[in-house]
Amino acid sequence: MTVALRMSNLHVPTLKEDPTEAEIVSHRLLLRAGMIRKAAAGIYTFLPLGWRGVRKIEQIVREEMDAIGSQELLLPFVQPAELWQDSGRWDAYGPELARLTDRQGRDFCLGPTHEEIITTLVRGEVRSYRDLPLSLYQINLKFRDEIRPRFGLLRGREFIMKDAYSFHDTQESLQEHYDDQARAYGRICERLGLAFRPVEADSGQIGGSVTTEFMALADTGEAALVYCECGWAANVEAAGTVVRRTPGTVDPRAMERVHTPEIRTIAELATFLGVSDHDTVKTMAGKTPDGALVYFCVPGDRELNPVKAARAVPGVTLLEEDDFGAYDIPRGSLGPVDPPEGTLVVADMSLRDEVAWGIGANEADYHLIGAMPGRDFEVSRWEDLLVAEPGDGCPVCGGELKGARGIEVSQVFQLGTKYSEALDATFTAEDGTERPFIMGCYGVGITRSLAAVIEQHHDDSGIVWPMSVAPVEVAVIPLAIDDDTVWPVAERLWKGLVAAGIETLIDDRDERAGVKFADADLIGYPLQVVVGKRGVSGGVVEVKDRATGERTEIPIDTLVDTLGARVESERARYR
RNA sequence: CGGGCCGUAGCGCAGUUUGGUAGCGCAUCUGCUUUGGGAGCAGAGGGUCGUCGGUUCGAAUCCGGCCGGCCCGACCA
Repeated sequence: MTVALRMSNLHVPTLKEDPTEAEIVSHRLLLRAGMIRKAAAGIYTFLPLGWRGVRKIEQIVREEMDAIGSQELLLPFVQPAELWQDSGRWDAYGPELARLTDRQGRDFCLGPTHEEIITTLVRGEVRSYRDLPLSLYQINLKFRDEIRPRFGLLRGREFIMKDAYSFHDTQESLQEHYDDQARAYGRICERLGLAFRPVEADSGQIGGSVTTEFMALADTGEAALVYCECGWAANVEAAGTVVRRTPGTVDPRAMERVHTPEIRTIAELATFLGVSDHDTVKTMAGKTPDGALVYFCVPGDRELNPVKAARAVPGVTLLEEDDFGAYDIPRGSLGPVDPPEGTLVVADMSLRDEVAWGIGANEADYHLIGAMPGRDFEVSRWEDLLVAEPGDGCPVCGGELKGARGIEVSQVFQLGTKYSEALDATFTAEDGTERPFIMGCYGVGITRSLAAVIEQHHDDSGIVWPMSVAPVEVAVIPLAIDDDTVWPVAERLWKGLVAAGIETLIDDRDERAGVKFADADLIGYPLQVVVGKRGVSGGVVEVKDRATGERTEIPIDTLVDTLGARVESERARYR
């Protein structure tokens, strides 16, 4: 049943002025267009129009999940602590996991993700390989007690997510469904009207090895990515990305000790020595879980990727401010020559061809220049340690990488047996052996996607919804509601459009034309039908296309048919 | 958790330096006028000045504790 909406009955509190708390465009417009209101930091109420948008996205995601044979269910939002203790994540997740205690004193948490609960469910219900593969999904609230919520819906604490989990008896079966999910995610982005890029990523807290993120491209996006003409792309922090870099100094020289008073940063050092950052080497100190020092050497103009560091030396964390005193090492003058006894020196592979390093002397106010690996010091291990950057070489074709920013709207993971083993979820295989399920998980940030759509589709006046996500497809705007030539025409067109299966709103408020136009543009109905005295007397109404701003006069008699066809063709673009 | 800053009407803000009857714009309500791009005039309502305590004859204003929020960082989807 298509809805017939009256603006006078809708709770859409639009704001003329920008709320100060909103830094980015999607947050600002969602507030101004009366779609969301903040309840607490990172926690939002969805008002009627905003909720309609959310449901549009949910529906698209549902259709794509159903199409690949995943089945919808609903998992609990409040989850017992025991499951999380069994998987080890009760402790590992940290303060981001919101915990609570019930009146009996039992511990629970608010679900930040649902691997534990679904694995436990399937463990109890699925015994045989004959029942596999199995793919289940839900659309549910999630809660992650973010350190710093910001950017409205892009980085909330409470948010809506579609998450799917799949169970398999073989890696091949997992790969097949993973590919299906990834293809579905591409279609979801397309149907949401998002310019996007799938990128190689890191699996973070969720775990697993094979993973792809789907990035909606936006300058305001929190993630930086690199991509190549050949189609390869990655999150710059992805651990699997081995980039190629142009080496610095390749001519050997004698090592020399230089007095460098008050020099603490690479920028200061390079200026002092009269060279570029590129020709210096930065040493970052870390410690292993048992307290051993690790020195990571990277080119002076590059960032150490902590994910790669932790992969190269399992469990390593970079030193905090206070640690430097504890280890008695001079911050700002670290280097691989004569480090403290027992220090593991790990250097980035791209430094292998550099033979004259400008580095710290492990003594405050002194640096070394011309230090040569193998002659003046030894590197214990050469590893890939860098955050990727535009200009690096593509790992696939060698071409030059370009940079972009993106909003991560969805991610697919191959989990393997991490959770099924931890939670002892097994099935009986064809050969009679008990084996842990091989799992995958697949998430789409629903509310985040709503914000991402707005980041990509807006102008100075407001939101420019793609037809597929628009909370309302068409608005009929009578410029005089008490005029007995204008109002009857507007009402007739409104009812006719609704009867034709188009979601149509009539702005029946007793407001001035300017107010209605401004609200219509702000809210962003894809098509607006303006019914005014002038046009009606000539037998026409005006149709405004929100995206192009183009206005067309259309005879009243044919409006429903003409507009119906336009709506249908717009809908078809996103199917 | 570190650094910067802010809590005054539904929203955006002034007033705090120098203590002395709580203000402005928008929004809301009433009336008249206006009516194709956020109207005009006249009038009205709306405040424990985040909160608790201290100083003082007197506190939005000075001092302290607490709570909440924003921005930058570390972290993260």
